[in-house]
Amino acid sequence: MQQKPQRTVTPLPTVRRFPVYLRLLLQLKSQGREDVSATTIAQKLNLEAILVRKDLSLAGVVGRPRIGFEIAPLIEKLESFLGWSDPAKAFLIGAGHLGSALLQYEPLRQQGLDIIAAFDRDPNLIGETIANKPVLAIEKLPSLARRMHVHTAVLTVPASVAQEVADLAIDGGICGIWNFAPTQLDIREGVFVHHEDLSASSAILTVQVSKLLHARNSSAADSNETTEEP
Amino acid sequence: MQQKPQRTVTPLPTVRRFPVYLRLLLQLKSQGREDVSATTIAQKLNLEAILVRKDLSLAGVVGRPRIGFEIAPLIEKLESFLGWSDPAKAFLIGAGHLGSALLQYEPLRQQGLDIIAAFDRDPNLIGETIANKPVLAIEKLPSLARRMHVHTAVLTVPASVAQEVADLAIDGGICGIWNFAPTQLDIREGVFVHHEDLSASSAILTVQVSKLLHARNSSAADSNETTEEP
DNA sequence: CCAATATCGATAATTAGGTATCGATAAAGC
DNA sequence: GCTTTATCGATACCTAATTATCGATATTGG
Repeated sequence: MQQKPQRTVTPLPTVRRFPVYLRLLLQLKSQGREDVSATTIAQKLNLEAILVRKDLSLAGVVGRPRIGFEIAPLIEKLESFLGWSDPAKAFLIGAGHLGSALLQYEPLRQQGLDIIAAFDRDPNLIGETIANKPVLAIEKLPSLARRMHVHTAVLTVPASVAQEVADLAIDGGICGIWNFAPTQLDIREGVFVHHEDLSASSAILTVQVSKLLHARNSSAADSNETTEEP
Repeated sequence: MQQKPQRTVTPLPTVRRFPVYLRLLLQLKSQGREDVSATTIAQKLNLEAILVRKDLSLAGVVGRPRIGFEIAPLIEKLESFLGWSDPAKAFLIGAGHLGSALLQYEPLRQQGLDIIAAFDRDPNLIGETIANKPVLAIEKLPSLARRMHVHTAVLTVPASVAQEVADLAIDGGICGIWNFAPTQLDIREGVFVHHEDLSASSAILTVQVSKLLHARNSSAADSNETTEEP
């Protein structure tokens, strides 16, 4: 075990919550509010106030007692922490259904990820543009990635080719992969993979739903709240 | 004060890993293997062996020393735990780019979620079918959900209408919402929301990538990994 | 058949993340 | 101007999750 990015001063769960705070803050700002307390944020987001306070302190902002935090600087602080003020350029690989949906999903650019081109191996797609972004031949990826200093790739290819394509991207110097393919990638040191695991999500969903249904069925007994549906 | 499903005997991180195990196990099985050790699983998935063993024991399987676990029963156990052998019926709301991508994403059914219909309010879409699934008028959702005993909804609508549509779904008895809309939902007790937060994912990705790049710059002289160290 | 060994599984220790407590502070109201 | 009150922020505490330890066990190889 050599240098693993151990410098995570900020816990990942906190990083995950930052965009949630940001969304809320932007909304509040657009409503004309100028400051907000951790308590209020917590209420709106179903979190504990103390957790919000701790997170915000990790972002390096200070609040004022009785008032809370100034929204504008807070937004700025969070955006710069996340690097959203200067979105990272990214390539998308696999311009299928999911891929083109992501290409057309504008908010991503405001959220730190600027997909500037797509790659595919389907000759019918190559040369087209989707959401004003060109679809290029997959073979061109490594050289282009180097030339344009792109270090992030979004992988929306079938599982069967995911590994091969990921290797190609890494050859081009890609060191961050957002993997939507339902497969485990075998990756070497120095490359980070975030697996967007729909199956894990659906697992959580179904497990929780069946728990809720079970509770609902065996309910009436220990329903701790006023029941709504007869 | 919030929804805290404390009856979770199985930790959620474990539940999240189950599908990952399952994917690997299916792959191994297709290669003709009959058993596998926790050690091997851990290696392939970049996890600690002991963690795998603990997870599997929570799934209720027993292994044999020196051999490991029989793959077939393990698959069965995990699938039944996750409810994947009997997929939950679900409605999808919002047949836009992302929505139709999900409708066409076949693996979901094997992963416990069977989307049987879509809903939208666009008259041009209503009446069409996407991936053999009908697109219906959103107004029909509540009554249909009740009649067909659908308790799960996939939300792929713009943020601006997400709350309103979620309320409608809940009126229909929906108690599990997979929310792809980039907004916080205000939900009452007894309803579970899993927020598929692309912005949180992209946050993690960009933060990790910039960390990697920073490490890369401050360490190596030049870019290429093809240069062999003496 | 016996020794060597890889693995399991129970218990214990550790770590990370989240929560509670409480004094300090500054705005609002009297 | 003084009291009240909501909130911050530092410290301490707690819980959940992961990792370590170690004896037990069964298969493999000699």
